[in-house]
Amino acid sequence: MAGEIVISEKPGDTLKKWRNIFKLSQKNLASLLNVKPSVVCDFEKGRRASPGIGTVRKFVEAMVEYDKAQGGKIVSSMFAKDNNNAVYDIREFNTGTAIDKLIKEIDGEILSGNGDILERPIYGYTIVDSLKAITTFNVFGDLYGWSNERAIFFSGVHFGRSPMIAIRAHPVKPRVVIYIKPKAID
Amino acid sequence: MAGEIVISEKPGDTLKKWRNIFKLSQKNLASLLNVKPSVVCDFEKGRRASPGIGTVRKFVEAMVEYDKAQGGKIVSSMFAKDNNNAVYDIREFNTGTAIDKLIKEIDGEILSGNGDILERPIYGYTIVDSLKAITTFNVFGDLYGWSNERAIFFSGVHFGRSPMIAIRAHPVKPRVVIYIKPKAID
DNA sequence: ATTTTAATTAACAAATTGACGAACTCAACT
DNA sequence: AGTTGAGTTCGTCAATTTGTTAATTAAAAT
Repeated sequence: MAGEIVISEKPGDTLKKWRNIFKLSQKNLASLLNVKPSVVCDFEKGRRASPGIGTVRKFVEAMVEYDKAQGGKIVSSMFAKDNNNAVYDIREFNTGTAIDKLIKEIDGEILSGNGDILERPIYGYTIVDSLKAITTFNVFGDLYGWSNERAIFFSGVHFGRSPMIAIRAHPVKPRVVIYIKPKAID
Repeated sequence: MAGEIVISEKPGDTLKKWRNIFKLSQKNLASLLNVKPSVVCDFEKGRRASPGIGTVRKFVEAMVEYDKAQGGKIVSSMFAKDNNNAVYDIREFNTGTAIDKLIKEIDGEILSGNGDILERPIYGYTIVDSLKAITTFNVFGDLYGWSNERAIFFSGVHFGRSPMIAIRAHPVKPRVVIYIKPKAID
């Protein structure tokens, strides 16, 4: 979302697109941001060629917060097209936790990766029902949270290869992949 | 990358992190951006707390361009690439061809999709060795050509589900997926 | 012990943003 | 015909960014 706005050729259009996705009027969004509606319009219409990232952040956060207050319908629909969500849990940390520390904490076993890699800090995790994630349409739509420096837990791994295929195919990689009680891994 | 910088609590730190990933000095990056090194430092140190998205875009693009000029090592490592390519052939059309027409032309059988969807024009195709694509690290890195309005052919489909998992997981979708003589599809 | 090289800090001019308010369009409802 | 609601345009202005030069620190290399 934030990245899309930054990279977009017409950030204003992208901003507007998201406002519409969240079903907010300019007036409405403006009040969430504590600014006048004309400000929102100016940004959407591209009067400012290069808004600051602070502004973008405010916009994004306001919309997400608003949605959360409404029960998080929009955001969670981004996590799964199906109502029955493949994402069990998704959470951010405010401080980094080393990977090896995390694995120890959950009584995990390291399947691959060595040295420094295991000391890298991660900043969040996502728990996924593999089968649902793969058979359902959305899969990774927005499986990632704010930070990509995170762990993805796969539960219900019956055919061990598929989750990794999904991850390989996806351009954005998590820092760690954790299988919950798999039968076998290849 | 862009999104991460925007959302990050300390955009400067994130900027620096990426500069390091691309193995660039401040001086070096500054010259790519046609600015003095102190500018780069100011951003990294947070003296400019909220850079414009234009600036962020410039930074990101400069780093990616630089990497490309060096052979694209960093970026492709993000796509988890391998040298041995699974792509047999990749081609662009200069005029659109309707999907159903294409399928007729190659004596294909429609497995899913109906109505208008089959009349949509596509502008290119990609032929992939499924097994290689999935077992190799490259997967989708540069599987897509210029246009996404294209067909992807999968040859060597032994376990029919995997290519679709890869496609589902990938944010950019082709218009058509074609299996070459599959044993079974689920 | 000196010299490079990389990074940081400060002071400053010009350009741009971020916000306001008022005037304006354009449908959609009474 | 008049009113409301949503969105647009624009003049204005303080605050910030963007970029420059120059001085300074820190570490690496000769």
